[in-house]
Amino acid sequence: MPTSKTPSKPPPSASPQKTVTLGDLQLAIMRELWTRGEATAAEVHQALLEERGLAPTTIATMLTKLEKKGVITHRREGRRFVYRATVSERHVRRSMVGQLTERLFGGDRAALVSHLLSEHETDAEELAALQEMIEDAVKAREANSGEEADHA
Amino acid sequence: MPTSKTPSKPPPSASPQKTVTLGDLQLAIMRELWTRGEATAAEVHQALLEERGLAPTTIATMLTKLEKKGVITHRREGRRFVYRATVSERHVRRSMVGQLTERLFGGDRAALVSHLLSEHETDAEELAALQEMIEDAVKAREANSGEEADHA
DNA sequence: CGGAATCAACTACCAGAGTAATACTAACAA
DNA sequence: TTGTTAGTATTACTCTGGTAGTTGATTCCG
Repeated sequence: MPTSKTPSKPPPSASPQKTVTLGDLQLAIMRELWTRGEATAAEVHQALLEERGLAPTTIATMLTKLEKKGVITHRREGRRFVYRATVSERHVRRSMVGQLTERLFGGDRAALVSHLLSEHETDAEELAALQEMIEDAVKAREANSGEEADHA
Repeated sequence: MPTSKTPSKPPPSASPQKTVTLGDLQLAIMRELWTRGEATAAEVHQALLEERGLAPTTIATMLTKLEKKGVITHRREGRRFVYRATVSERHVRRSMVGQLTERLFGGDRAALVSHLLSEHETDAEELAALQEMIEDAVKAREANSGEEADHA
């Protein structure tokens, strides 16, 4: 039986936002789907051919695995499958950055930033950009706390 | 070239600073070695027993694997082995943060910080801390470029 | 209609992390 | 000196990422 109902399988993982971690190739594929919206196996393969030079079947296999994992779905179109991500790049980033921050810095995000600043030389431009970012974050926070009256 | 001994094994990997990535348990074990300086398998096991509840042999196996990987060594003391890290926490952090930054943000560290700020609510204290960090980094940079400009 | 091209499905491997039981050996104690 | 036992070595198994060949179905073209 194809996939009419699948009465025994635990839903491919439709849970709202489970934490997800992906490998290198998996991320490359996902990026392709995120930027294109949709893509066939052949398209993804084509896109990654340049820098990776992988067999088409490798991409196809990974797409299957990603689907089993619940992070993408497909829709049939003629003879080929058109894949689409079911989780956002934001979500994946959150998951993975969160995980790393946890493992490496005990969850202390500021420590991560500190690491970034001390372990890699950062040029003036980048520093300025960072300052601005934080400035913005501070302003956003202030604007927000006015309404929400703080929930600490 | 010191090819005098080395009976059969390719040097455990004494290369200066190769990029290294470790799993969750591996990091937990390394943390123990980093903070204690040295530790036996039993000690590490004891330390991680609380939150992980793993068999002692599991720890022993991981220690062996870590050694084969070149990130720790041991010294015999009576019947037991005393392990010690051969790579610094800094180095591992650099490697792993770098890898993630690459995979997830195309190497753009500022983008990572931006993500941190926008995707997790950051309280005022943390923001202040970040501002200070960056301020310091800017100052450090200025001081540095000042010297370099002298003889440039 | 029938052969060729195109896909997806299935199967197969390797490596490394994680987990642990079992086997072996050497140090220590009586 | 020898038995106990602490502790390492060996072996094994599961999962997942990565990589790809083979097979099978299907569409498309001549």
